[in-house]
Amino acid sequence: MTSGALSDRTHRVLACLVKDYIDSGEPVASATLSRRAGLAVSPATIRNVLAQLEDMGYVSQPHTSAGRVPTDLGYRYYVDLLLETRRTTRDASTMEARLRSQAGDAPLFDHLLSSASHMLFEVSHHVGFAIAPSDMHAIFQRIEFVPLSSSRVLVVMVARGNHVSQKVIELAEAIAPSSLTQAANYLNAEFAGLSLDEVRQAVLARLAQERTLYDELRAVALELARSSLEGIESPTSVFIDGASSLADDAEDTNAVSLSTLRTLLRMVEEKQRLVRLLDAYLDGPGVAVVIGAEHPDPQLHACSLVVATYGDGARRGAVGVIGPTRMHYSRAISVVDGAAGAVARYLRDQN
Amino acid sequence: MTSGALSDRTHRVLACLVKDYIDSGEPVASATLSRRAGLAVSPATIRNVLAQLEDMGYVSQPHTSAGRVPTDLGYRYYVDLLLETRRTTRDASTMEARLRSQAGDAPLFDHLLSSASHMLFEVSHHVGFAIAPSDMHAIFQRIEFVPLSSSRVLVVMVARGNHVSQKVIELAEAIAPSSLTQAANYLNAEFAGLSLDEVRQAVLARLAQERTLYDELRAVALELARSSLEGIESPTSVFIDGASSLADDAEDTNAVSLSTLRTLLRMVEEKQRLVRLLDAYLDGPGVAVVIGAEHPDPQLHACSLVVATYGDGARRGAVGVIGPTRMHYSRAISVVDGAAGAVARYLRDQN
DNA sequence: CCTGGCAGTCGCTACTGGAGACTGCTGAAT
DNA sequence: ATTCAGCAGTCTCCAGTAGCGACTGCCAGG
Repeated sequence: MTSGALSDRTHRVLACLVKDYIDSGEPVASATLSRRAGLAVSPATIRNVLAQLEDMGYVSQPHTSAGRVPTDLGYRYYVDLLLETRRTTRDASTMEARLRSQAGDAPLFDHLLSSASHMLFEVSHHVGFAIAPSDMHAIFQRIEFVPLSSSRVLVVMVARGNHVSQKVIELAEAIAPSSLTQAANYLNAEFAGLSLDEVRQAVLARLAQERTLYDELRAVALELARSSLEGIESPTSVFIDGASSLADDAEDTNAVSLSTLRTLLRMVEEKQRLVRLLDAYLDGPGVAVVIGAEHPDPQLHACSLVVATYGDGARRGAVGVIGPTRMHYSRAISVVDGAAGAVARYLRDQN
Repeated sequence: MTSGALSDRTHRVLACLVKDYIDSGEPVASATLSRRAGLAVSPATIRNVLAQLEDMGYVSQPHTSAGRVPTDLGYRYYVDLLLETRRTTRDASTMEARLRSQAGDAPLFDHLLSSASHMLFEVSHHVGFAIAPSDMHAIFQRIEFVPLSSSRVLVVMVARGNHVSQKVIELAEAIAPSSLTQAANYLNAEFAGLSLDEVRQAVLARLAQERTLYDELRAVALELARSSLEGIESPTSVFIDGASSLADDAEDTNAVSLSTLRTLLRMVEEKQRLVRLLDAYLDGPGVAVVIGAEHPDPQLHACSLVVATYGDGARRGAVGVIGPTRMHYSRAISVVDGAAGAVARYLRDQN
């Protein structure tokens, strides 16, 4: 009846059990723990401890004559422990080197994130993902209009951090290429340094304010800017890699059932679902772990999520890993932490 | 002992068997065929026919007391039949309307292909893909240089058909923004209308020819163009959607084993593998179907591929569908055909 | 409080038998 | 020469059984 914290022995038994189960995938027996936990006690004593842990909800038995398996609560205890000790030993440097060697020195931001998701997959052997910050808060750097035909213009917008987005807009009336260039020049001079959201607001304000603009050029420019920034908030770029690892998980030890596999594959397709899922967790800095039944969505009860944010203030994105609850958490946490650090540093360096 | 063509009765038995098996997923019994094939003969007679078909390699038995299942050769017979009759009844129009409603009126080319792969998935319930033509043969329309910093430039290249590609290049020495604009103007005037490959060759030729260029501006422009076009041939854009359908296939009737599922998922990740796979089949026009063991790669022996090319001459891409050999071929063929037609028409309209 | 011993429980595997699903074959009918 | 009804044969699938092995829970003694 320990209240709150676990006794030292209980603690060590639980930690060893979780670690062992993550490695082996099989229920851990009292005899095994008595050998490996580093406690000089007999299996029978361990059994008493295990009975307590089971009462407290940290472990459970698949069936009467089997060893113990961690519950989600057990994983939670273990992960909190990891997160505690991890604070001192983060090494973003290896991740950073790895990422740099894969993505090159000055990649487009999208390319960086794509490489990050790939790296997360390769190192963790689980599904890796990287989510860009919402475009709304990107810092406007430059806009460029490329005429495609007399009535169509390709808009290329560059935000800080090599973040490029493009869009085709349809014109109400033809605009000469030279006017497009002038419009771009005007917008670049006027709005550089603001966030896209601020730019949009400013554009709308000016359009409303001076309804009949005396200056033809400015009217064209502002109208172009308005179209270009339309619908900028909706789709957040998401990069996911490593869906094939799910097949491995399903094959090996049925760590993942076919139905959760399907759920996850569907999420890989509808990437915006992942964004919505993450919105709930994107508050604090550092690594967050969501384990099994802690997910609101019951279809994800067999999965764990390790995620970290990067960036600051309103302009923040996330990177992370998704896998079965029986996941190699320590590795996942360190790689996610490292990747978030590397992306954050990239953004700082670009400014 | 029919040599070559099958007798009418044999033919109908085989066609009915394949159709039935595709629908039900279970071995088809002689009694079932006697009821459904529209032939007024008893099961015993059907059994004789089936024995012949088995000798000829069109069908096989999973075990002695089971019904018959089509072999790859059986599917081939059925598909050739479909392709034969299909020539008259293609309707690209529905596909086209569907695609247009999803991708919008004037999408970027990449966006169009992405929508196409999604549509192929939705309609066929198998993995859909769309492959862009190699960039090398794209028709150069416009180039634009956007300064990112003093030593870095974002290159935006527009080819015909709303095909946009972008890249960051590193400069040996700083170039003033005004020079960049001038360089772009020069290149646009000089090379518009050539294929990217031709542009590259022309640029290289001029650089070699006039080693010490008297005209500073042209030297800068050509050097920029050279860097921009470097490595243009390697990665072909590939869009894939519908990996989650594989999970369904694996779940339902084990139409797909976990190992082929993994192979396919891996192909979804390393999209270039798909490009290499298709290179072999991208010769003729029209729809091609590759069934099971017809694949050179033994890991794909459980899968079928339905693919059609679009575009003409050197500038051609492909769209298609991948699924288990037990695939609803008639639907797959018509949707792939329709999608290819829709993309081709889009390209024509843009020119 | 710890521990060795022991009975009890349960999963896993192999085996068995019976029901069900089809086929292949044979001999009679057309 | 075909076609067909009937029948024996084959194989899968399922349920039931038994033995083995792996652990646990409990108890009684240190």
